[in-house]
Amino acid sequence: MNSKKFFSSIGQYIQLDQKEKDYLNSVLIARPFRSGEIIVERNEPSRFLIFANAGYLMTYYTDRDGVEHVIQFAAEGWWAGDLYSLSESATTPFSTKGLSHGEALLLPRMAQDHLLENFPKFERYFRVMFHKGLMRQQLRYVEGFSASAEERYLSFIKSYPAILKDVPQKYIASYLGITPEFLSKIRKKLSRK
Amino acid sequence: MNSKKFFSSIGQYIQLDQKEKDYLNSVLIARPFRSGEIIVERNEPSRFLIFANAGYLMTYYTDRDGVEHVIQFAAEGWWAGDLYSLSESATTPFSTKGLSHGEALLLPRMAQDHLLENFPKFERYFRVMFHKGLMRQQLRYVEGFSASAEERYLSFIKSYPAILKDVPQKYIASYLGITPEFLSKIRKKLSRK
DNA sequence: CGGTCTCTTGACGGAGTTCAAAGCTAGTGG
DNA sequence: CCACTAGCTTTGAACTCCGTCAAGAGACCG
Repeated sequence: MNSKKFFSSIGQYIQLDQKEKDYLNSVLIARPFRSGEIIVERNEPSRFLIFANAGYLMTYYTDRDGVEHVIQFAAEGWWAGDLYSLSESATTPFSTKGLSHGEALLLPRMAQDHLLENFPKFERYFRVMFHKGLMRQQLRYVEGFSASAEERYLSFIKSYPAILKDVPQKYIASYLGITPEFLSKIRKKLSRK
Repeated sequence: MNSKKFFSSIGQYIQLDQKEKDYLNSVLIARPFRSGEIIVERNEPSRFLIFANAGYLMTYYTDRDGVEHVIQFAAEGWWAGDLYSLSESATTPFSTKGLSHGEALLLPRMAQDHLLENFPKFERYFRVMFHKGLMRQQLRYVEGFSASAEERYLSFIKSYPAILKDVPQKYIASYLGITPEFLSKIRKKLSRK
């Protein structure tokens, strides 16, 4: 297992020493996946934080009508959006699946607890990550009501050009909160310009 | 200044000793407010975390068209939703204002830094708060696209009955992502049942 | 009481959905 | 390496939820 990307991602926020890296290497689980493969299914025990070590992942919510709503994409070097393994909740309401061939690194719940108890810098790491994530999510929420679908799509293109190329449009539509049909119409309109 | 509610709110997640309480008492700033009074304005330096010690607060975003979108209400014993003072960002995009007579407690940015440096349990405290907040915000986001305005209103009534009674409807509409007019029509329809 | 802000009501318009069908692409097996 | 198929994307027509605008009714505060 190559955890280089994992360490460098965490290293952006805290300095890891060798002991911590050794510990992480001893608990991380490599989980290869293929496109469409479900890694964690909703209502299952929430046992892992999921890191995209190679390829693309998405975390999504399935509503009463069976429609999938994308919470977050995860490209190489990002955490997936399902955070329930760090809560008291026994199960997660979200599913996480592969959008390409790739490899996830799974950080088991027990290892999360161990990290937070024994390496206090991980409290800081997750505090900063969740803080950033929450601020981002607040703005995304407001954008969902104050900007039109077309504006949100343009904003998405700017922010995530890589994902745009590698992810089916229907999931981008889902991320933006619109139907695939309407995204197609937006794209047609934009291409005429 | 009576910081009893403040300590008991934090005490739900971490145990405070006297030294920490003394420090907090020495840095917290009492800030009385009246209904409609702005406590922090958008684009101002983000200098405080804001705790509602008495009364109601709301944190909101003002879009290009001047429309206010409520990010979060804060009743007695809650933090307001503006978290920018904990980031590198110099200013905040959100405003926070009073919805009643009341008193806010302001925790200055320097004190936040001091707490995190010298009392590591505050790393844990904020980690847990942001984690919960982020999970809540993720679900709220999905609900915004998968549920109708009427369903969201019913869900709001269940979750926040106290706020419902004390806050003008136009702000509840804003929180739900709809216009005051449409909320009024929803309420009329529901009352006929 | 008078004025201002909030809530209600109704007519109309538009952004986005739904449904159905056809074209396109990519992964799979022979 | 080609052919098949399943899923993805596009297109169009009808529809719906919610917004906009405007006007009136109520509520609160000095």
